[in-house]
Amino acid sequence: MKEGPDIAGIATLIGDPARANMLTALMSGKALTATELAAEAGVTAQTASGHLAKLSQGGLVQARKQGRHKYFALAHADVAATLEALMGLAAGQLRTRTGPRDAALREARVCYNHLAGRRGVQMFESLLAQEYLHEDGAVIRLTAAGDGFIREFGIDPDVMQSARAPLCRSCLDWSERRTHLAGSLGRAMLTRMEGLDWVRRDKDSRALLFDPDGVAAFDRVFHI
Amino acid sequence: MKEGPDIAGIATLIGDPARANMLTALMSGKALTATELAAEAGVTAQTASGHLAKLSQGGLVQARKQGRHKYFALAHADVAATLEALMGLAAGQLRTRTGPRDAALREARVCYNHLAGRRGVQMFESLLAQEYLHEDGAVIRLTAAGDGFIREFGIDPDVMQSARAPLCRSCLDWSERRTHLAGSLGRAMLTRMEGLDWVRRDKDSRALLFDPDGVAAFDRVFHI
DNA sequence: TAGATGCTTCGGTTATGATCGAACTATGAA
DNA sequence: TTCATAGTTCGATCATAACCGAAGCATCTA
Repeated sequence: MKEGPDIAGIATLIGDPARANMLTALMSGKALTATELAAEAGVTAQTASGHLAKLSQGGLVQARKQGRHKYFALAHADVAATLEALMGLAAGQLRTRTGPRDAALREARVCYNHLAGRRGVQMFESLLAQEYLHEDGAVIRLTAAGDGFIREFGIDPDVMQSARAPLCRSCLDWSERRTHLAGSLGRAMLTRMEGLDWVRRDKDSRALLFDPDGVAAFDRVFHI
Repeated sequence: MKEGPDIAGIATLIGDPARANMLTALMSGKALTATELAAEAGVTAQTASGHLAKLSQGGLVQARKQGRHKYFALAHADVAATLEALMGLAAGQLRTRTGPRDAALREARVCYNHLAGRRGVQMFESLLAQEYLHEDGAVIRLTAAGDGFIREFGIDPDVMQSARAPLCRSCLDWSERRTHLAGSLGRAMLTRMEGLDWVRRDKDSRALLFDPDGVAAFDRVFHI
């Protein structure tokens, strides 16, 4: 009867609204302090402290002390991917009270520091179509042409290779139900696009706001 | 603050131990009756009824009445994939009281009617290496050579094409942290291997038990 | 028809855990 | 040093929901 891992444990961990809000906030990829997360969840600092201890204990988030602040981030990219999967199930349900902000999130949003939503899927599929990326089993790798491409785009691939996180990873998009690019390359791509002023982050949500010129440039580079 | 879909809702749904046990039982892909699920969860029929109503309401399972029985199955392959992702997170935690049965599950198990575990990953990667399958973006398709292969293996591809479920799908394996084959082809492959007596299902768990001859044949066909 | 089985609804009990006020420690600023 | 801010621990309150007994409805068998 008791087969496999304790699935109910983590699901319970994610299932509390306050904790779910915290995790969702951390999906931006940014590390946040305990008080910031308390505000995000709409609870007092005491309550948040308890929640964060549980999330930490459960291996979903990782804490880092810095002076009198304590920063929290998602423990691993797998956590972000699982949260996206849960969002996919939730979005499948008619519980879609589609707000105006929701549309923006579907268009482009940040998912653990990389580009997600319609634009994220577009980029990923364009990179594959142009054979800058190649899927080899579950492994995605950069082709020789792709290496040249990202250099020209303004990213140094050698810097990233040294990082511990895998270069390329795929991540299932909850709104598109398709795959987008994650991993350190996904992160670098988004960072570079921010540097180019193609896109900027919304202050209050995970939405990414494209500049009109940015959209044009994006469509040119990542044509389908 | 309230961004995206209601993630806490489904997580709470999965988070109850009784419901989690039910869902895990349904990961076998078989439809089970309410009383069977009650036994699986270790609760009375009344309690199970309430749980199943909630799971149904939440879109995680689908009910089908047949005479005085009511059969339940996972609503969609996405649900199975999400559950596997959660298992991956749970397995990552040290909560690994690795029992003897656990080892069998890691070796080979059934995941929503298709082959998962070490053997599942082996099969998937072998099919890709032999170029019977091709990954094109997020889409996996059968190559011409693959079409010939599965015919020879004893599966009629035309029968499956008509099915509503996608032919090939990938599914992240919680124990291997890699991808294995799902979709109607994955299902057909497992069914065929059962027909060939290579493998049979354990009565009490999701484990798949390979016949010694079956292993040899499997390794021959799905070499790496 | 009567009896058995599968499933559901209702009501009451109980346990779990989320919440906050109050008091505490630790770090940084003045 | 003194004060303010960040975070934690403790204790008490309170709401939610899981659970089962009892009773009901529906379906199949004899």
